[in-house]
Amino acid sequence: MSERRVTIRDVAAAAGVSVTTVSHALNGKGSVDPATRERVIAAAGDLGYRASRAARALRSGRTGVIAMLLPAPDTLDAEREMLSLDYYMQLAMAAAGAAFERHHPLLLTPPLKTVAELRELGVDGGILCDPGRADPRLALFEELGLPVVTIERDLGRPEHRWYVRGDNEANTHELLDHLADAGATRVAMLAAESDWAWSAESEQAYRAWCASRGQEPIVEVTGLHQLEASAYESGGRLLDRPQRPDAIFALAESYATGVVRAARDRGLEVPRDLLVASGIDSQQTREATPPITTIDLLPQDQGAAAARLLVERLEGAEPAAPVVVPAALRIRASTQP
Amino acid sequence: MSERRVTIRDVAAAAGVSVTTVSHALNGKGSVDPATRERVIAAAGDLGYRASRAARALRSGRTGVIAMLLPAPDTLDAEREMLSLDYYMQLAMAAAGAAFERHHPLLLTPPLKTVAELRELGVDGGILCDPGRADPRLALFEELGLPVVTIERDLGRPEHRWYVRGDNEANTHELLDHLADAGATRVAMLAAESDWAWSAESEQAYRAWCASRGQEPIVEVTGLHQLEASAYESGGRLLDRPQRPDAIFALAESYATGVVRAARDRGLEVPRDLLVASGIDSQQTREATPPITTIDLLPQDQGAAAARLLVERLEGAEPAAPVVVPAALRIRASTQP
DNA sequence: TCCCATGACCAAAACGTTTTGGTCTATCGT
DNA sequence: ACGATAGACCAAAACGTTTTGGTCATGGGA
Repeated sequence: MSERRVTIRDVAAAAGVSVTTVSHALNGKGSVDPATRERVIAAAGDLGYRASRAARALRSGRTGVIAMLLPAPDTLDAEREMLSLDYYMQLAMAAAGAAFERHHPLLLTPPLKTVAELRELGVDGGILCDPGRADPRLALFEELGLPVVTIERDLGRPEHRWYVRGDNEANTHELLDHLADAGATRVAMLAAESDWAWSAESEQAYRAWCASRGQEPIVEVTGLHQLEASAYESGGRLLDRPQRPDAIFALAESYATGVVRAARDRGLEVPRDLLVASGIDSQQTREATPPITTIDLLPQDQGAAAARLLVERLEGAEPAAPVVVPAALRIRASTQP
Repeated sequence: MSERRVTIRDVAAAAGVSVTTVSHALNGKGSVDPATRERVIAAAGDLGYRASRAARALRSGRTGVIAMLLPAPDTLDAEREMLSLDYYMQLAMAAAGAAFERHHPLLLTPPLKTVAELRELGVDGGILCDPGRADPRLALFEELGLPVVTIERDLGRPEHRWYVRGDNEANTHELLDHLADAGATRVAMLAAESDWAWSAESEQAYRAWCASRGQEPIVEVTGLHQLEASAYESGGRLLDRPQRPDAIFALAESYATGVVRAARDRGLEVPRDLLVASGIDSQQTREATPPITTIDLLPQDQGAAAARLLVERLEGAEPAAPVVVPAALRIRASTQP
């Protein structure tokens, strides 16, 4: 009836050693005879022993728990419009899976403002997605001496090298080359008004690509709220130029659909009269009419990589960082005339 | 330098009582003089005391942590296609926020298979989203005696009354009435092939509505993978009927866009020749061309309600359940001829 | 031979709570 | 006036680890 918990004492008894030795053997801490260690590990396995997270946390101060911080808009209303929820969901689930495999649960963390809030969470470290320039949340962690891995860099923190990122330059180049191959001669960009590395680097890569081709960059910066509507407008401005672009690289997913609508309203057909591609993949771009070519950043890979990186740090290893996660170009009808 | 933690002992000293009394006063457990309780609470406040989660967990066996279980598809590939990621993201974030406010962190939990995995998580309870019929994950929690709140009921568990749900019958009726008001006389439904309560109840409500109007129900069941493509096909079948429907209630978000495409391919214009509405709201329906009328289930409210319900149970209250969360009908161009 | 590392091991303390099992005083019913 | 009951309080045990500060051989260098 009474399913008593298997404690370290039970393991010690089974292996015929002290609890100290069990602890050392299992955590690779002190010095224990290899044979003894084997015996302890076997005994622990037989009994199905798992150290109590609470006891461990109490004594050592480490909980093993990881905080996941998604981009925190100021208002919830803004969130609705702004986030590529699709992308972050994939990211979060993948990170949770990878962390859990390594016995580190992942906390979904609401926007944090103060050190007290962070302290109360009782986490050992955090994954911070798309930090703004000199993101205050990063500072919060540092204040408590907790390790952080960011997904994409913090542009205001060049010294912080613990991050996972997409190869935004290469991805952008590849996409733009694809557009050129498909016949585009005047490629414009719908960039985002943000201080995220992803956004800044993508825009910069676009400009570099233009320069390398002796082409003049055509950039419209688009707002972060009311994504589709903003893109409809700024995309429309691009299309109304005397020298109309024949391809548009719309950074966000909703930008792309906004541009397609603007084109359609002007009697332009995608991809016949205009090629459209997006810098991020989602159900929206996959299922749009026509389906839209995108850079799939593989959020599953990014999330898993970030979790791995953080866990390795937590466990005392010195993993190589930063990590660059390759993306996949998803070529769809919107760029195939 | 040494920022020593404020412990219960410090509070006891400050209030001039024993640690037992502090514990009792703060947790409302034993019997303490109201004046003393005040004094203790004041002292704790002054010192900024927060009970150590680890210590509490160790002694009492309760961690205060909540597990969040999203619908677990068998393969990750299926997930990509199937989930309304948007909706679940909102749900999860809202639940995390509401739980955190009440000092209960929320764990994002990967698909669980065994009791051992669940035990290792060390949670006090769980929120289970969209359980399938007799969902095995619900059983996992029960096996450990942990409370669960589901979002939408488990159709195979009528006795389990701890759930939060949308008023699917009323929502569906309201939406269908709106279609009728907009001039529809033959409303068809694109239902989903699933054993979720949301899906089953919505379909049933549709049939009931038809019956109450003496109208024959027209239902096409659509697959859960390749949502948009499946809906394009089954929606097309509806449109190719000799007696073509003049409105389609497409349950899932991607069903609606699929139907719109099928209509467009047949030279039908939405909303002129066909009204289209969806049972779930998302960025996709908001930004579609034309924007699609939907039932916004208000996942923020559902998530927060579920978290509240579970937390109240965890804290020993006997909250009223089940909870019905009202939805909002989002009327958009797709149903305004 | 003696001394000093070093390796293998262990008993006990410590982490910060909650819970158990009390003591003591005041009040109530008879 | 007496025992019983309830209220207010407390000391100590308990939760299951990790860490501290050892002991005791064993072997190598002087």
